[in-house]
Amino acid sequence: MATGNANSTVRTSYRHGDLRRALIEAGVDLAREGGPAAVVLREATRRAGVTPNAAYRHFADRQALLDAVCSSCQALVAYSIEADQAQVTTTDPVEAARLRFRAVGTGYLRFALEQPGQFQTAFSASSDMESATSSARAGASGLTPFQLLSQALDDLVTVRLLPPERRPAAEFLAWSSVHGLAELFIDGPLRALPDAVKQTLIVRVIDMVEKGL
Amino acid sequence: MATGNANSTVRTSYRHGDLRRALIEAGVDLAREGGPAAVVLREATRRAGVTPNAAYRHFADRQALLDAVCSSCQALVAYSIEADQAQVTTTDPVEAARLRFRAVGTGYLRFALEQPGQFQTAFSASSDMESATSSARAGASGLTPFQLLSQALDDLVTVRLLPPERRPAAEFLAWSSVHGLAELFIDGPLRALPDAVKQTLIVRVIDMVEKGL
DNA sequence: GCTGATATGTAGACGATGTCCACATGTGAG
DNA sequence: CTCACATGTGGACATCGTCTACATATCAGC
Repeated sequence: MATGNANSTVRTSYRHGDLRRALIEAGVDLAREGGPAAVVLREATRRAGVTPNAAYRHFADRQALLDAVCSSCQALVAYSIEADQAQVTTTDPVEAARLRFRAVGTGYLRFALEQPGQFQTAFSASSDMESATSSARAGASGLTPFQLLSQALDDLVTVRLLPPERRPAAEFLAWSSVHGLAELFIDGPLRALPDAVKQTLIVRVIDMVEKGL
Repeated sequence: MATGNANSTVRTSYRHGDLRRALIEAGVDLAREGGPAAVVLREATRRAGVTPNAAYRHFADRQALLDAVCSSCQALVAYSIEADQAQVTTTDPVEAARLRFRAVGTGYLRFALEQPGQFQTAFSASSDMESATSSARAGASGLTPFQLLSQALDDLVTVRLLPPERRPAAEFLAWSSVHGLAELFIDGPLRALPDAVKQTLIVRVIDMVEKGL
């Protein structure tokens, strides 16, 4: 095997340098190609040009690696949301808050459709409320997808588009709808729908949330 | 090994009798105990008191077995919905339609909370629109969970609680919300919530759907 | 009732995976 | 310079899905 390395840099030293990061990156690639089930420890080490056991110096077991990959994938979701939010240019603060709220949904669902494997991986590992706010899962703004949604809802209250008494737990209602649609799209019965119809459904679901919240 | 059998009936003949059914039932048990990943072909054959390869006389591969188990689990979801719907006793047809619609959501989510493993398995295998209406996934009424939802929405239109122009694709909006909440409950950030809070969220999500549809 | 084709189950093997234990070798602190 | 520790290697094991033979039970047709 020696320095046999499939990837970018050929390892010159005995030490890898940053194996932990390399394994996570390989895992993210695997997730893109085949979802969480494809995040295989041995294959990740293979791509990092390293023996399977080397992974155990950085991760307790495969699940720990998958957790780290999951966090990285959630950060990608955050970036996708931020990208959609950045396109809001209205100067009207009320309309801006409304559109930035909707952008959470569209960014989330756009990512789910563009990178289904990574999307599934992002929410495959069982995460609790604590890890939903971990900084490892944040985007450029330092906020996780969940926190981006919370903030958008707070802003909705600020501009009086959402009555304060309906604010509590609103993130779970909104998240449920959007996340459920993503699941139906990815491996649910809506998988085969033409893209235009999917886009229509996205708009309608977000309409429903906005109206029903 | 001979007639070594862990389950109910000891196999007396060389032939098993109904191995296909036995494997599916073992698979459903495994799903209850550990979700789709726990539906392991070899373990299912072990529980059926049979050699691993015997399964290949009835299923093309593990995925085929998992698909069958998935169908059985979806039937369980249908039964759960029907159970909740059966509790609606109002004589007022309008209120009855409304409550039967809500019962789709409560029955669905009650099953998700009571049998998370089977619930996840029910929607793990990638199903398309065709399999969502397969009779193997139906409950006592002969309807799949998806069809029960569609019927409830049709009834909502009949009693004029839902304008006909908003009927198209409404099942996907409602399903998204309820299914998404189930996912957040089972291995999302809402996993650790006390049961009472979960019940409140269920009511609120269904409220949102009813209001926003 | 016999016989042979077919359905069903068995036996053994292979490659892949996660993971364990023992060992080797860089690297940095003293 | 040396030695402890961090990091990677090598080999092994159990389990899993699946393949290729092989064996036996059951039923159709004579």
